[in-house]
Amino acid sequence: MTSTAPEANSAPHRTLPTVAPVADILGDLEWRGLLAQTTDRDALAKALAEGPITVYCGFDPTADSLHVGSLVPLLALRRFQLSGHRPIALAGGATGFIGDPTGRTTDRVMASAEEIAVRVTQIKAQLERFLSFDDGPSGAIMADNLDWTAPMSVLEFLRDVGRHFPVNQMLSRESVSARLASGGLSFTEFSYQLLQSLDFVELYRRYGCTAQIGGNDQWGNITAGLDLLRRVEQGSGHALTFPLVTDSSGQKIGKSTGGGNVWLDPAKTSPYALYQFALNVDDRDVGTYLRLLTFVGREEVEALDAETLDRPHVRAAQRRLANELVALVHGADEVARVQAASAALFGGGELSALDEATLTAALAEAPSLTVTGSSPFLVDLLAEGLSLSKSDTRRAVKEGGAYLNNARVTDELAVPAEQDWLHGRFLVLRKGKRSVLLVERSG
RNA sequence: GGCGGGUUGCCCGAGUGGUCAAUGGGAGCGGACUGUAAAUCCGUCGGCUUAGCCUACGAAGGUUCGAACCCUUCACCCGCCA
Repeated sequence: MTSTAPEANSAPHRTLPTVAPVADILGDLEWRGLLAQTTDRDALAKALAEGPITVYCGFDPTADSLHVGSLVPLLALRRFQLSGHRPIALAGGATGFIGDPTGRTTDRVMASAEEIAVRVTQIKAQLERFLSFDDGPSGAIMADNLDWTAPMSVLEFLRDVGRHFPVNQMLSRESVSARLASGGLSFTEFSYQLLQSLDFVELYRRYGCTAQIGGNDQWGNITAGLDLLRRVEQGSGHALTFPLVTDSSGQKIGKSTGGGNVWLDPAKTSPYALYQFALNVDDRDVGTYLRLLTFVGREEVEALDAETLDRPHVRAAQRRLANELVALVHGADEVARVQAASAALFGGGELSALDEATLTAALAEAPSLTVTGSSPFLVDLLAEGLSLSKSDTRRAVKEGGAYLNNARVTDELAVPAEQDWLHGRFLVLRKGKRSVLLVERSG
């Protein structure tokens, strides 16, 4: 059994949201806009009402961290757990090795076995933070499909799994036909659905898992699993998918303005950056985000929706979203720090009014840079601190988008003057409206 | 294995010997307007020690005063035929 040692979870528990269980889980999911398709909704509702069921969702290690979009299925697992069911978080050590062709136009670049193993470890650690691994009937289970896939021989696989898959059905699946239409796919990727189906059967055998959830693009893979379950175990189960949500600009959920992913790993996306991301969510999307990415209840979300319509400039919904997300991902302690830093740097007022303690605290949250010795060019500080090219920062100055302590800098060769150093050691540099850089001078 | 088509900047996609750091669209970035929102308009959009230089049009060679464009080889993709 591959469940996780309970002592490893004491810290993660701290950040678990303490929200009241939802009586009608399906109704709640539906209201949140989380129901795209289910196999047999009535049967599922009945199973859920009759007692705890076991639900799984797979997470492939396509990167070394989960991102904000991954929270949709992950929190859904937690929602099931909160209403008394047992969640299984499956890390795709095997499936990630192969690469899901769904939604792809070309073969994935395959990562090495070592790379995948590292990613799986990191992703597992993130998954653990969102579920409760207690001993009760709804205690979560962590699994890795490499555990049952790696020991299996090719012959076993073909004989015990492959035998049950009619190729004509496999070909008709959306993920496959889309690829056939646009240049084809390799046998390896074609086989992906067999691996995922095997997972479902294996989790059924090991833990009595009878439901799989996932994005709507997983529908084909999930129902393939149900078919296999029926054939080899005469078992029946449920499939439940979420709509694939895109924001108002057509991007997948959780892409930052810059187009990059917003990661859960604080080393890749700092709590401050996550907070800023949420604060900047478009009015049209914020309601959706609150529903999908938080546990905020119906009444409050709807009140916030109304608030966004009435007094959009207050951005109450964005603030709530930002607080919830940071608390959920990085812990409640982090929220206050990030809020203080954001308030200081976006206060808009006179920066020299900021006290030293606030600036020192902000240093740890916002992008910052420490310099020693002589006064460097502002463009160089910006370039280094915000990881931009020098051309970029020169351009920013030329375009009037560079600021020192909230005052526009117009000279490419500008160097901070002695009186610019707040409290003798801080500079607040900014490129555009949102990219703030705190510079500290030491020595 | 044979024949044909293809591989261009973050993405899509023009260009077929010099005027190409490369048309156009999207994304991104900056400004104006705002609410750290959207829409709109304007500007910008490889890098650098920035009147210039360096790197770049799948990879490596070659022809030429000069190549993204011509030739050769290689890799990968697509189609047709075996």
